[in-house]
Amino acid sequence: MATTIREVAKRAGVSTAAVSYVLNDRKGAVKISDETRARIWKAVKELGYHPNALARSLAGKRTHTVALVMQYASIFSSWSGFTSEMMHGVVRAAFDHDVDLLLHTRERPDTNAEALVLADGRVDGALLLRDWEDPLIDLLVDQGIPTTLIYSRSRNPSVPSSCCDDELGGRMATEHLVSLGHRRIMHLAGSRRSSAAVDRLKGFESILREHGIEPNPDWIHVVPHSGVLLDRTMEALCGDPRPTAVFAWSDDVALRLMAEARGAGLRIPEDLSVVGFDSTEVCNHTSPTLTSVSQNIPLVAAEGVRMLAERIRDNKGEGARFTVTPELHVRGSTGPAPRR
Amino acid sequence: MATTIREVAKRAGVSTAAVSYVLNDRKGAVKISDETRARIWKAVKELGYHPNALARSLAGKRTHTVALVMQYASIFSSWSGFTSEMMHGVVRAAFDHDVDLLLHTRERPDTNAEALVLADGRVDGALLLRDWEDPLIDLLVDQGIPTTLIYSRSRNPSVPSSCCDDELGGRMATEHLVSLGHRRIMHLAGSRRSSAAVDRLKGFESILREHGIEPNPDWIHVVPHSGVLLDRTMEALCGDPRPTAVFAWSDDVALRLMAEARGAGLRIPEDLSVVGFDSTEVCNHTSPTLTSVSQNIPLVAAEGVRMLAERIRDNKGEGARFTVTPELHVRGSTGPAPRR
DNA sequence: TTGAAAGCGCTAACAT
DNA sequence: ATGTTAGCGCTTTCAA
Repeated sequence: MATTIREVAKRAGVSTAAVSYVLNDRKGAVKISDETRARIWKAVKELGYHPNALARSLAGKRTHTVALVMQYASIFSSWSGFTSEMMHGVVRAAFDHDVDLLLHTRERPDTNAEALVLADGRVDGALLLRDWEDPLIDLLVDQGIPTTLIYSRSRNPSVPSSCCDDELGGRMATEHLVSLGHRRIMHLAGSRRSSAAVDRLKGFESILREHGIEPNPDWIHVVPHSGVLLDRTMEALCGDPRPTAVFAWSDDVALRLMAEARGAGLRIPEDLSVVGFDSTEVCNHTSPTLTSVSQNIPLVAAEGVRMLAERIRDNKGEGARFTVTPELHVRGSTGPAPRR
Repeated sequence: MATTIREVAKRAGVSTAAVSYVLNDRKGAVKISDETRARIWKAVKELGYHPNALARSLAGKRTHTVALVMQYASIFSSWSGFTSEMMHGVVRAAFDHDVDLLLHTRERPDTNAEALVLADGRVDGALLLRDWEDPLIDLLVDQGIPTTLIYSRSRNPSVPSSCCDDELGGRMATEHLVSLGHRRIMHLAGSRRSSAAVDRLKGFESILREHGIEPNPDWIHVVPHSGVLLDRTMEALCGDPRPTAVFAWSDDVALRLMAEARGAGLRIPEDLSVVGFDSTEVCNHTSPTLTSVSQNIPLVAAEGVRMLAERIRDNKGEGARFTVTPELHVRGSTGPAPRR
């Protein structure tokens, strides 16, 4: 059994309260003489004492821990590097803000179970990477648990969020393709419940319309978040007329597409141009390299953590927003539209 | 403030103990009549009560949480997918074994600080992805904190570990190259403090010797875990005589090598064959695709979590070992040795 | 400047 | 079968 504050107090010949004061350095509030303070520190060192976090949290009502909650565990199966970069950003920012991370992620969302865990006192707040209308968000807000969304807009205006301007990103990707002469452009979209995916689609459609091109609904496919592409996607790519370019909502999807398209005998970019999203490192290592819209992934994560930490600390910052501006990184997977 | 067990007890007209018994379903130990039990559940539902995890852990001496501790945060910068697959395995296994994960990872190791955090009562045990002789391991063992290593052997025989047979993996990679006629083979190794890296190197050297080839120390480079390769690596690759093949200790390094080699005008595999390690999904998407030794990454993680959970639950399983057998996945980056 | 003592919310031994 | 109560280890008022 670890040493307790009582043993320290006894050894230093003071009360547990005095030890607590010294350890927490309650400036101003109470005064402990230098002499007593030294005696206490001596006892602490000698006993190798360090406080029990559980007891401290229970008594002090603060855990210095935030939960990181993903939509589903298989987000870790996206191998493009997005998840890793996000984790790196979150981990680093958590350290900077002196909070620990409780990872509570399931294969499939289970709103009630998750809300219970997050409301059982173990965390001061939650960092959510979830659908923007996820009921979990409201559940947490109702329970008064500070919550921040990352890589997503927030529907509830009181919930802070940190994300990329995804609509602008969608516009950039599409504008690039149009400027290369493409007119028949396909979009591989993410879940209808992801604000990032929806916004990128919006950007895609609005640029097309601005150029007088009506988006073809048969060429807008919502693709599964892992595994192979839909059969009808491949059919559309090989049909007649067929798209000469594809904007995929993520690098992951873009790379899966490139692999399958190549398998179907399409040359990239001669027959088909491809643009991805996130511009993760892997884009530099594929063949051809992948043109992609970049967002500063670690920054978005870090800002999310910062907002959450501040909200917990100061109990303010409701409805704060952070938005990063995307950039287009042109690489080898995009080229002029083929002449007919 | 959330409802407490006392309010539930009052509402049900029973003691807090009765509520605790019913909630924890202490079979056998104590008997609560069905009628009382029903009354208690009714009160629980009506009040929307759920127990405070902190108080429960403090009183019950069990947190149902384990720490996941990496060597450094930038392991998340390895974009090859190893980290993601590992995280997926860990997260899924943690859910299966009903433990939560506390992520406590810093930019750089800080043994004492980390030991403190892990010993402050918040976790029941620790899952470590660390150097195999890391002092943190002993520190934790000394404090009686159940600890398990993943992706690493363990020096301390009492510490369970889950890993791949890395020496065999190194042998497989090298044997493949030798069988293709390569004699001048380079190895890009990982940290000398990683048992995985050291074992792969061992396998590399032993196969060479078995074929009567003395490993050339000038062609064994320890490469940094991120960023570009060493200048002397590129010099060696372009020297005369130069290696005709490279075995890189990780896919990450292999891919960095391929990029730089191509930049230096070397064709792969005509001029240079390359083998990586882990056979992550990205190996299928590079140009050429990357021959690599595969280990079942999620399985290693899952077994690590299982061992740890069992050790915590039953207080046995000291020194358990799990080893997965690697497999060679031949892809496009390896070919016959060039004739001189 | 310091100490006593009442919680924080729960579990579990002991009484009844 | 159920209630009483003493902790778990710490923080924090209140009194001295």
